[in-house]
Amino acid sequence: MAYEEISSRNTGQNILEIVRQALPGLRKSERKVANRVLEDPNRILNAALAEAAALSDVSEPTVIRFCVAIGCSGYQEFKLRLAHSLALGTTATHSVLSKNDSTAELVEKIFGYTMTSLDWARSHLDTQALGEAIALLSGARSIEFFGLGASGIVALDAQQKFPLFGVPCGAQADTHQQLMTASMMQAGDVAVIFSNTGHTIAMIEVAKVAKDGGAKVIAVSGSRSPLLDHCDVAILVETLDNTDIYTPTISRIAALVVVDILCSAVGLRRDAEHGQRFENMKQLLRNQRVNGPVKTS
Amino acid sequence: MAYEEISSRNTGQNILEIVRQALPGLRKSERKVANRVLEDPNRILNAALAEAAALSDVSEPTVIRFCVAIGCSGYQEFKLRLAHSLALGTTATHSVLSKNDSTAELVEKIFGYTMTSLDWARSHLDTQALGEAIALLSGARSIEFFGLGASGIVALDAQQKFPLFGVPCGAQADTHQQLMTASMMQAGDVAVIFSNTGHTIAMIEVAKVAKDGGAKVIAVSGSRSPLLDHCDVAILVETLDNTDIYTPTISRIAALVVVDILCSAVGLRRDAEHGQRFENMKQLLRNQRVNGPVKTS
DNA sequence: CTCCTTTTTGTAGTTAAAATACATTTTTCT
DNA sequence: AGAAAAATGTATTTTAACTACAAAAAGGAG
Repeated sequence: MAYEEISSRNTGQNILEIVRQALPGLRKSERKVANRVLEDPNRILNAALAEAAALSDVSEPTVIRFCVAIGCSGYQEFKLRLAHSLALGTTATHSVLSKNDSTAELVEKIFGYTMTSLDWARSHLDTQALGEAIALLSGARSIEFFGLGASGIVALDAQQKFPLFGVPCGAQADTHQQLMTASMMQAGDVAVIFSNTGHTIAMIEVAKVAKDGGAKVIAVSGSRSPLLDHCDVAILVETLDNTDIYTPTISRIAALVVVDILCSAVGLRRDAEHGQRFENMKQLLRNQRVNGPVKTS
Repeated sequence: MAYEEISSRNTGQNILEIVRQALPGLRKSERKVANRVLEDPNRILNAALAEAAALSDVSEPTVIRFCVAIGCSGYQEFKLRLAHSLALGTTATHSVLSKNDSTAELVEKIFGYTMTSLDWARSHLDTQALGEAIALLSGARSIEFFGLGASGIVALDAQQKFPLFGVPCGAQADTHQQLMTASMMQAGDVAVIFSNTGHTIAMIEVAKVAKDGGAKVIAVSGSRSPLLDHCDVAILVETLDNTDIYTPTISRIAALVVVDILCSAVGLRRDAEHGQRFENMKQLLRNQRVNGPVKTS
């Protein structure tokens, strides 16, 4: 049996998206099935072959032909892939926001799109580069985070987390201060530069200056770009491309997850050493609150 | 260690988690199946009943009894639920971070945990409250965002996005300025307060002051809390609870997605009016970059 | 400790679902 | 309009999932 081939299934993209794209190339009856699937995927997910055929008003073999046409080995595999895609939420197809969308639809679309993109980012992340970054950060005497605009938010987030694990670090907001800080960096320091485009001139300057001073430079970028030429380690965080207005959020969120990974990894290495210090800090925060369940802000 | 607590919360969600919990109550042979599933869920996902039985070294009916024991109607339903869970990433079981984890394992665990939590947040979001918030924000003359610590990052993010759609807004970082800003608010203004705990005293004060001045107050909080008593609309963003070190990230990310939804919804309403202005802004940003593909930062 | 009861597990058979081979209908092009 | 090609449905085969029952193992009382 071809179980080996089937297992590569996971690397595929969203099946509903595939169905939508294949739609024009399908035969008339197959298209009936496709439309049914796009219309109410959950219904199909819980239906057996016979029921799916009845719902689409075609014969059973047609449904199977449809499955084969979109690249599945059969109805069973199709259902498995459908289950995978539905877990991640509605597709990019459905994620085109419309003025007529209800609130519930917006929630579904944006969450779905976010999760699908995260799934994509996960499968495209360069583990090795990440490992190198972790090694650099773990050994750093101090860390500086740089970013502008949306990426500035990510930098701030990183700057807020890393001190918890005993790494002194900072993040500057404006470009002048960033350049000043970068020029003060030296061997043993690590600069982490966030730039989704990787084309922002100010960030490239920062990378050059920091590197000249002897510091190591890590770039977290959305695509292969000029910035990477001036960095020691490049972490590419690819997200689903989308030229739409609402896009930037997802690259930001993916970057935050990457920061989380970096931070956790570095934290794990330093855990034993700084665990107690962290507990003390947590206690201080608690005193800032009225009585109630204790959680982290 | 890290994500241990998830298990109790996650009941009914992730099938692998359910399997892990049911483990002690299972019969000896059923436990063999359970272990096989936990060990290599992807293998089982691509296996037929007969193969699953062979892999676990038990008979086919035993596998079915196992499925029934953990609450599925049969093997088919089990596989569907497994596909769903695997799509969201590795389970909470596997998400307990360990010092021995490879980088790839960390990536898998943290992405998986993030996605599972987003799935949870999505299904627990109060659509109606969200709708009310959108209505308030759409009609606002100006908006102020408030938050401290991790929630401060969320506030900044919101403050960065909303102007794109023509809503004047601000976000203050320190508590004194926050109170000052809040005290200047009046009817027609909207205050959005981010506080994961909802117990932070400074934020409750801000809510009171803003409301007294006649402004509408929207709270985005992780749980039912004192803060909500002083707000007009409460958006609860529930995430998988976890008192551990790494928790704040997920509540932050879930909150960012909610901000995205609010912003998109408000944007859609104002789109026709401000579409051109947005394009102009985008062009300005482009000039800040060296030549290369055009994207948003 | 041995025989009986209860629980657990496997064997064999049944049912149902999915895939295939083939026939019929529809379309298209000369 | 008629033949070739394509598309779709019918009938059959194959395969997988589920069920009934019997054997084996575990537990308990005499």
